[in-house]
Amino acid sequence: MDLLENLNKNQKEAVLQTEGPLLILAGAGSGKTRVITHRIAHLIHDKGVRPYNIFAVTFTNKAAEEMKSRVMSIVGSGGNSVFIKTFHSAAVYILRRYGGEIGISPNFTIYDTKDQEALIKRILISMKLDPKKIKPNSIASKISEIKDSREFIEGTDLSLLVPEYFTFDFMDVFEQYEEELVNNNALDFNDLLIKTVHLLRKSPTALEQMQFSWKYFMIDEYQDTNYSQYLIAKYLASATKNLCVVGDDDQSIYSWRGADIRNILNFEKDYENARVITLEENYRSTKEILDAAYSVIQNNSSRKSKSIIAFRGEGEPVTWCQANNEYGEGDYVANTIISLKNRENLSNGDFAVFYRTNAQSRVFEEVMRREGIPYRIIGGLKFYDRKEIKDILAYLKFLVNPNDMISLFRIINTPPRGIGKATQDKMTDISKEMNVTEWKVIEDDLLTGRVPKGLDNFKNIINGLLSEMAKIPVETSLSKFVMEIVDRSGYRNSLVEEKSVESNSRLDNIDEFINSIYEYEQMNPGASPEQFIQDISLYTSEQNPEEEDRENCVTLMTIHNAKGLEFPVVFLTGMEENTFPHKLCVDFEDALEEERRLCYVGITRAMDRIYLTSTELRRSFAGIDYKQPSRFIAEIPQNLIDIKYYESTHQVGGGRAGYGSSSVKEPPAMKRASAPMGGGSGGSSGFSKGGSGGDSKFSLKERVVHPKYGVGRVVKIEGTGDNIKLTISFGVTKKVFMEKYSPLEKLN
DNA sequence: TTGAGGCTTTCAACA
DNA sequence: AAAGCCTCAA
Repeated sequence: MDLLENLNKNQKEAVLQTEGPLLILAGAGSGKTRVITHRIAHLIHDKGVRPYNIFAVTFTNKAAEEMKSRVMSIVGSGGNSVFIKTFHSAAVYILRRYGGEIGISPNFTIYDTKDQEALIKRILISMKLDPKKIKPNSIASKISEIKDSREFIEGTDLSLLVPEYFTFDFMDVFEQYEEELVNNNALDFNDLLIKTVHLLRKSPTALEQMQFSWKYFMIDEYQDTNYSQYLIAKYLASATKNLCVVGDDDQSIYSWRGADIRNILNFEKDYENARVITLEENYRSTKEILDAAYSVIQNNSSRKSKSIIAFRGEGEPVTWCQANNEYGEGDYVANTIISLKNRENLSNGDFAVFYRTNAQSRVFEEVMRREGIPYRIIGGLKFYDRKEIKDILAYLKFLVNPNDMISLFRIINTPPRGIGKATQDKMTDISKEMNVTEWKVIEDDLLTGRVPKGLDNFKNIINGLLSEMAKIPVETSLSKFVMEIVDRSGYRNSLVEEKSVESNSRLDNIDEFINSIYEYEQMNPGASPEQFIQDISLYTSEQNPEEEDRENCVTLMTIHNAKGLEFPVVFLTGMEENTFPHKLCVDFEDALEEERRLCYVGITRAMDRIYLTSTELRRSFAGIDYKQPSRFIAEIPQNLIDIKYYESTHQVGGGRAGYGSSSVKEPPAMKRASAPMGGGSGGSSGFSKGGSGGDSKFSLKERVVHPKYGVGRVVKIEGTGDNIKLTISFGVTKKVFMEKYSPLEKLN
């Protein structure tokens, strides 16, 4: 196989330039992933590099999975031993192995945002601060922001980073938070990276060992690296200098997570003799899609100007559909998917629906389910975020790391064992007084006064499970062990006794969870419970861990999650002011420019077709919001856009009953938008030949005349043969007719 | 100490 | 709309 086949000149160079520092500036769709994967394959096949000598990291699980599977499709199963992970999971891997060098034991717990907030809340209370006035989540994000900063990592003055409006002693809270993490043997997401930097600085031995195995480094999405990620790459590659970074400043969308654009801008300064290769030919998208994307991104002031060549030439116009509300938007998306599938050889896997915030996914899910379109959701409602799963995981986390008091307090009275707040508070006091962990207080019966019977019971459960856990993997297995947890803790029983719809579904979820552990076990033979929970803490699962084949599913995800992916047909939804751009961004130029880059990322995911959708009104928890089309729409030249209007009869604000009972909905109407930007190209409707009513003598949008109702317009055609149903819109009212019996005539 | 029921808050994006 | 928090009766 010739790996260089079908690569252009610059791509070839990038693949062949295996030694030394290399910056690949890769515009959207310029074959970046292709270059990375072929570069890996080239290293293995032509340069004789061992797969496990290659270290490649990206940002999201999604992108890492994608990269891995594409590498494997070129080099076969050998690709499996290439180290391809997200930055965070790479850090976990490193810390689990070498963390001992800086005093981190391998059974450390990862605190996610929720755990973090729970811990901060405890600290606030212990400091007599009111968690209602001082919000744990705002503290958490400030702490996170500081921990991402150069100042924190270099140990310089942090005082400038603390906002003036914090009227309490923030630094004190911060210090206690850091202390408690140590006491709990826990690391937050920032720590994973920071401690790795720390390790690489402090332990030449560990660094040497890592450099013994890794010789070639690839960092994807380099524009999104923060300071610690920048350092990790730098230190790891310091011996061989074989560091290849890939990025595009137009696609920088993680500044809110501490991404530092200087990393990519200064690459040539940081690395002597760095080579820079620019990929500017776009192979993914049609010219219309690229023109639209570029006309948007050009409104940003702070960007390197660059050229892009639309290799594929022209295709379909960009479609912008304005719907009356979010249900109309959902219907429009579903109907367009159905009609495109009828018209062309497309499968569900070719479609993706993007939105700015996860909350927008609900309506799309509902519509997909109603229309019988299989879908999968990436990110968002995490399976592992469900209460019952978190509870069971907390047991596991605590058993693995008995210092983890956040997990301990989650499970100590779940299910209820009569260990209430009073007892728990006493435990905390004693543990502070005697400077021992809360578990030690239980284990050694250090509680004085009245001790609830349940506490002894809890102790026995935990001790029993601890000795059971020691039998993994020989006498028992991880999945069996988790089953033991569910049973012995009484968790299963309490759900079984509850006998409600909800408790049944929780039981199902637990079974599904155990199933997924079983699969994990098969994939990772000999994996320890420690490893499992650390892996799982970083993995934002799809709704069902074992999802149907992706070919068969429409993909729903946030735009952030879409980065690095591509789809033949993309719906970029919620194109409204204050939705996208998000309302928290519209007043800040920097934030707005990042939104615009996000928009650029969204549009450039599309290969053949892009549909931008917006609503006239949308319901939020606050009430009904009337929406203006996103400014990004107006930034696209009119001549590129085909404008549509779509109306659903679902009335927003009609109360609960109006929702969900969508099977009885009236057929939606479709009409030309009275667009603020004037007419589109008058191109074909998304539904023109679509639907199963292909053999009707009428076509969609055609004007017809009815003896009683007058002139109307065909807005929907359903059924076949003698069963063709036509929906005709007569101004404000709509009527459904059987074509065979109706007196409808063409108007001409 | 528990759990039902009422009240309040919450949805920005990812690891 | 849903989850989390709080109060209060048992």
